[in-house]
Amino acid sequence: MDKEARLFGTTPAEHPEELRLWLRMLTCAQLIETQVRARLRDQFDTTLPRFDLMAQLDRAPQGLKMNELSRRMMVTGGNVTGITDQLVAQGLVERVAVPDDRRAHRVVLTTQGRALFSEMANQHEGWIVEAFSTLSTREIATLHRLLGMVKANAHSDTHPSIGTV
Amino acid sequence: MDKEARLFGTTPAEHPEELRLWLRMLTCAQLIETQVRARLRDQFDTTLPRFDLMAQLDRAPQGLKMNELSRRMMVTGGNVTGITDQLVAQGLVERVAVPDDRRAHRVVLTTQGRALFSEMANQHEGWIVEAFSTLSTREIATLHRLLGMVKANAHSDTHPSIGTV
DNA sequence: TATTGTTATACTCTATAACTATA
DNA sequence: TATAGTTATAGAGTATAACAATA
Repeated sequence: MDKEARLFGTTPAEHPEELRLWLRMLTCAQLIETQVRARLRDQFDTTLPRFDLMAQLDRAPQGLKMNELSRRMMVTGGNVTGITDQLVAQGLVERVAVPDDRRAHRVVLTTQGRALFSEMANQHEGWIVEAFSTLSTREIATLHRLLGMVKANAHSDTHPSIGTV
Repeated sequence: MDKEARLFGTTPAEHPEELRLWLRMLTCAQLIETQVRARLRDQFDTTLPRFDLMAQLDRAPQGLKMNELSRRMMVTGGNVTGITDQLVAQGLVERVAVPDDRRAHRVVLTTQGRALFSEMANQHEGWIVEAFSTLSTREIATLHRLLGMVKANAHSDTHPSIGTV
């Protein structure tokens, strides 16, 4: 029996369905994320933030500035510096001076980094496909659509200016 | 544009739907969890693990032993000691000696802790209901069912002995 | 010997804020 | 003044391992 089952095991009736849904979603996300983190660590000796940063760079062949990475990864600048430092030490990314602004740097994948990311992304995709392998194509589409509504609602809470009129 | 949109913004076609679904689920869970953490901190000066521990105790009026809490919260024993210490310092829970085993203690909510948890759980329920307020009753049930299939599959990965025959 | 619980330690991840260099 | 980036620090959250008391 897991956390969700236990929390609701004795008196489910008094909880609204929304609460049961939330606990289940949280359990799903945690189970998959924990698996992904463990596999990134065991198979590639890396972490989710490092993988995430490399994924951003893989989408931007010309590289990204630190503040762009910060915005896209939704973490503050100091953390991006730290994650970038680790990847630089591993030879997977490098900082390139920006000609027009001597304060700024673009971070780009090295050849080695691009090759490794390609391999990691490939594996990662397999893990995720496996995680949803019990769902049909149609069920995946339904889940995606319903979660889209949840996401839009949560975003409107986080950013009240949107959708408030 | 958020992380999900950006990661897929330029070349969506090369990603399987499973990957898009996973990013969306992760975004949803993070948005809601971040909101819950912030509100627990701002309105009740507490954290998610402390709330979680109290929730476990609220379901077990006779209290729970440390190792039971550890198992149910899915964290290791040392952490339960720390979380419990914080709640004891706040007067919300207390350690009660177990008659038959002088090594063990049960942790129980104090009267004050039970009252406060009741208030917090009430608020928390409202936040979650709000988070899913754009979904119909039927859509909530569908989401719950589909995530149940994902959860069962992830559990079978985590615990291969189950469901392998 | 095994178990209950505590203590100590370390690591990841994150935020805030002070700071440097440049714009 | 404002911005790009770094550094320093703090705190949440977690795991591991050594340990004391008891079974």
